[in-house]
Order: sequence, then structure tokens, then C-alpha cells
Amino acid sequence: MSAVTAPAAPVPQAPAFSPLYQQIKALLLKGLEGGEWLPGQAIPSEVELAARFRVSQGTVRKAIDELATENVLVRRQGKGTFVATHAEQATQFRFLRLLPDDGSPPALQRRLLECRRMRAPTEVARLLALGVGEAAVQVRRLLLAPQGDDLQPVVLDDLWLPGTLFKGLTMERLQAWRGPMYRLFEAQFAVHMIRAEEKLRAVAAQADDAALLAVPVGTPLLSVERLAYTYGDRPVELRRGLYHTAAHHYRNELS
Amino acid sequence: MSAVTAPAAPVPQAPAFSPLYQQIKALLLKGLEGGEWLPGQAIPSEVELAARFRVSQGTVRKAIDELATENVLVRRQGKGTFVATHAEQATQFRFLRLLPDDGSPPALQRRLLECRRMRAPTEVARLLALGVGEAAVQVRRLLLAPQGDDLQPVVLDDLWLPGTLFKGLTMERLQAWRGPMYRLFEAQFAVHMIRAEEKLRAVAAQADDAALLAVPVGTPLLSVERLAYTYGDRPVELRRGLYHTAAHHYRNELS
DNA sequence: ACGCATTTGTTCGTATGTATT
DNA sequence: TAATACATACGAACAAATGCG
Repeated sequence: MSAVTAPAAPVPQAPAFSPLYQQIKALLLKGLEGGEWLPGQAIPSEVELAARFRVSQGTVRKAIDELATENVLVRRQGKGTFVATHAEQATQFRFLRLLPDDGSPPALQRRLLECRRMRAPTEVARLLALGVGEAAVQVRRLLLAPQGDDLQPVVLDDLWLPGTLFKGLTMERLQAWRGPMYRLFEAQFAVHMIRAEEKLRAVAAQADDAALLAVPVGTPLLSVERLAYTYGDRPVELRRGLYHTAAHHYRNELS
Repeated sequence: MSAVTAPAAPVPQAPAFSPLYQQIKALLLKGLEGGEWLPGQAIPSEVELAARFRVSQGTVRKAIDELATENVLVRRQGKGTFVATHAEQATQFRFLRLLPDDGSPPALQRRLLECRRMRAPTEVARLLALGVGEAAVQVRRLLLAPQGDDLQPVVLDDLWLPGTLFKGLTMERLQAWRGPMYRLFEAQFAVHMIRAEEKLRAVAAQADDAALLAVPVGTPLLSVERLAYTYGDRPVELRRGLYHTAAHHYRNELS
């Protein structure tokens, strides 16, 4: 009853087989990676997928269940199963963990500082798995929190993106965009972030960073280095944020 | 076919019913909370539970599935399903996210500084949901990383525990214990941590903290404030850690 | 070394409930 | 109301891992 042909050359030490639902899951991921279904769109119904893959509906369900818990897909009873997108409010704060200490909802404004193409520095190239001398796009921006009548800088973000994937990303296009940056990446560059790893440290503000964040040199800042991945565990964004945590904190849930 | 009686007075706005497997899940949690099965022990098999609750095995499975993804239970094929414990290496680092920058496995030594009973300070009492003037236990300790031939302090931890739950927790008992502290709490005080919330900030080292961590005053430190919960979402530990992140970092996974 | 019983893991099928359009 | 889609629940069978005799 195998709908999916077994791998041609099973690796001896690795598990030589995988459960049907894992194979289905892999096929769904391939479809997502190939752009068959785009963020926000519905994938075919469970019965339809079951028919296509020649497996039972329950097996498809189990594959989708896992993708749903990984936030790759979103199930909606009565409507269908949808490709996750960074457009929704819900998924909005999955990647931004900085919250105001007073419990108010996060409301940060953006201020774009820079966007330029360059050869990727060696460290950046290594982390993004780029060849030496390959192009990269660097973006710099501030996030500001309303503070009484004016705005207080809270986050200084430095991003590096693979130049080949983000051809045509300019200051103007970034400036014109209203909405989450990851949504822009989805809509205009077909790059969807599904996962990220972050390394957090406490550092002292350097002169230039201090000036931009409007804090004294030496102020303790939360350094957040993020490597974000798209389908197939391909790293597609390196981000270094400096968070001024005087009135904000980084929230994390352990379980 | 309802094995579990429906709630007597369904709240109008809230979902007036709950799926069978959710009811089973609640019953399992009640059993865990009541100490029917202790950390490390196996719970009854799926068929046995199905018979006890008068539901199908699949329904029990789904309840256990959720508890397993929440790390409350651990499934082991061929052996059974076990109550999660902080004794195992696997669950060891679920709550300690500090890793050496060089990628080596974490190997921290403990040095106990203090353990005393006191009236809970108001802020501590509030977070631990204690009454005013109720007893608390405060613990202070250092975590040190091997650095060449000697040890370098990396973490300064301050803990507060409800005095009523931790009657008899002394410096000597802490000192004598070999193994994770959360395991000691399980084994000797029947308090099992299943979840925690953390707030991270960058702060400057104060004089006393700086001395203990062997860093200059003003050194940026990562402040980690943790509130840990046991079954039934009861907060049972407040912890404030100061991490020296010169050669270590706090790792987080976003998905 | 072998087989057997136990337990979880996978897969199928079917029926019914609930939400949406 | 009807059609569609996901959600819940049941039952059955076999596979894989484990431990014991």
C-alpha cells in the first residue's frame, strides 16, 4: 500500500524507512518550498490530498498536524488548511519577543536608516552559506516606542540578506511598505521565514550605537543575533538587534 | 458514549462542552497533580486507561499526545508512558539555556552561597501568590564554568520558594545533593516544575554582584527573571539570574 | 539465541459532530 | 438548507521496540 516509492539507496545507519505520514509531510513541504501554495492560500482539503497521495485521510491528517504545530500550516475548522503567513496579527509577534514592562500591547514604529548592496563580509557569508564575494543586502533600522508625546528608540536592527534572493530590495521599497518586513519578503521576494535561532547577550553600547539609541556610551544593551531559516533549513537572514531594555523586556516561555 | 459527566453549569460564553480527549487529559493532569503517578514512573498503559475511563484507546492516545508535546509525559515505544522528570539528561537543559560560545557542551559547577528562611518580600509574595508575611526560602548560588585550570563564575542565581512547600530545605540538604536542583525539588518536596516564563534584560553589574561574578562594576549582565509553574499553573519558584555573557550566550529557538 | 507478551507507533476505515459559506 | 472542511471518536490490524523466560 506504499503510495510513495521507497528511497532508492537507503543509508545503512540512518533509519532505512520512514512512516508514511512523514513521507507525506515531506511531500507537502516540497510543495510549499516549490511555491505550489503561497502564504495565506489554502492547501487542498484532506480528502483531496489523501486521494492524490493514495493514503488514508488519517495519514494526511497526521502529517498536517505536525506542520500545524510547527506553525508552517494553520488549520481553520470549516474553512480549510492555510499556508502560514506573516501578514496576520497572530503570527506577528512570534518573532518579536520584546514587550513593554507595563504590560501594554507592543506598538513600535519603524525608522529606516540604510539599505545597501555589498559583498558579504566573511562572517556574514559563512552564516548565510554564501560563497566568498557573493552579494548581500544590508538593512539598518530603528524601532521606536511612543513615550509620552514623542518617540524613544528601543531597537537598533542590522540585517543581512542574500543578494541573489533579494534582487531589487531598495530603500524606497522598504520605505513604502506598510506592514511587517517578513510579510514584504513573502509578497515581493517569495522568501518565507519559518524558523529562527537566536543568541542573546548583554553588551555595552558603543559610541555609534549609543548615539542612534539615544543612550550614554556603555549602557547595557541586549544583543540579539538571529539566524532565520526558510523551507529546507536554508538560512536566509542574519539579523543583529540591540535592544534597550530600560522599559522593555524580552519574553520567553520554557516548557 | 460519554464516560465523563458534562460540567454541571456550563458557562454561557465559554465553550459549553469539551471534547472527550480534553476531559481525559484533565483527568490525567489531576492524577499527576494528586501524586498518583510520580516523576519517572510509568502511567498505566493506553488500553488500561481506555478501560478505566470507558473510552477508546485512540481517545486516550490523543490526550496523552498533547501531554507529551507539552513535556508533561514522555512516551517510550515498547516500554510505556512516563511522567517527565528533571532527572534525565534530555530534560536537563530544557530550563538552562546558557551555552558556551565555542559550542562545547555546557558543564557548569555549583557553588552554594546561602539558604535562609524569611518573610517573603512584597514583590516576591505577589509573584508567588503568597499572603502577606508568609514564609519564603531564599537560595543564592553561583554557577561556574571550567576555564583552563580553574573556575570562572558565570551565573549568579537568586531563588525564592514558598516556605510552606519547602519546609526543611536547608543549606546542608542543598549542599549534599548531587544532581539538578529541580530534581531535588521533585524527590524531596514533591514539587515538579513543568513550565516557566522568563523576562530578559541587559543590566549593569552592581558592586556586590560584580564581586561575586568577578567582573568590574558596570559590566553588562544578562538579567533573567523566571517564574516557574507546577501543575495547575501554580507559581512555585521565582528566580533571578545574572548571566555573564562574555563567553556564553542564551540560546532561543523561534518557530 | 529464540520466541512471546506487552506497549507504543502507524495505518486504515467509518461515522458523526461542528464551523463556515 | 445544503455542501464542504476540519474535529472528534470508535474500532481494527499490523509494525517496531522492549523485556522476560
